[in-house]
Amino acid sequence: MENKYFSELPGEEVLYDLADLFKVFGDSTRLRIMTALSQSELSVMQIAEALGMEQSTISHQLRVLRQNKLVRARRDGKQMYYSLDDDHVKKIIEMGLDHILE
Amino acid sequence: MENKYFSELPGEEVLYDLADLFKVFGDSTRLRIMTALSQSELSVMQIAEALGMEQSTISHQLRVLRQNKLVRARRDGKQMYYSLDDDHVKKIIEMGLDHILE
DNA sequence: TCATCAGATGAACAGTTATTCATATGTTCG
DNA sequence: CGAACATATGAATAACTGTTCATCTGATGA
Repeated sequence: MENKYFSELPGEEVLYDLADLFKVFGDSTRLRIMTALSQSELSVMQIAEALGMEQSTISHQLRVLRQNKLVRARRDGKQMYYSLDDDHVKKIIEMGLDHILE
Repeated sequence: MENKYFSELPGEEVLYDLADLFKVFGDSTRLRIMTALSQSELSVMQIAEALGMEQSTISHQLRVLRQNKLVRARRDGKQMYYSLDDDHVKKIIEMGLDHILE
């Protein structure tokens, strides 16, 4: 097994952190935000309109994504522009798709 | 972008299924079960002892994992032996670790 | 400075979920 | 068959989480 981590099992505390990370991916609103951002940087209002949801909802979820370093924010005047923070995001989503699409 | 899925964004229904999948990974008990099973096939009781948790708890969570095709069960006499169902499991966990371990 | 717009935040509520306890199912063996 | 053991399952409970509403902060430009 050419395995990166499992030769030595991840410790228990790491698994708690990992669960927290996957919790973030385990919500469709957040997934929709992330896939929208995989296309281009967007402001909060643009995301809200794209998803047909309230600005407040999006803002709350963006905070969760930011805290988990999955998105990054940049201010431009009155708007905040969000984008994906790193490539792991796309890769994690792709792995998940691999599983459910058999 | 040499991207497998994002050239065409995943549809909304797919994202709901995907969120459900990640919800399964978003619980430390289930993650601990999966990492334990990444080492070897184990019976319900063996898992319960390894994690220091009740048989019932493990059994409930194994059902969730089974329903999501993440583990597979095999009966041998009185015991049920569980193992990981496919390689995606390890890969998804590895991707997550990549993110949190920077 | 003041009105306006974009975004953030806190409290409240409803819905979901993990665990426990008690019990049921199913298998083995005497 | 009946006892003993392994696992599954249902109901109950406690904790958590996503959304909404109302409000606040902060930036712009007239």
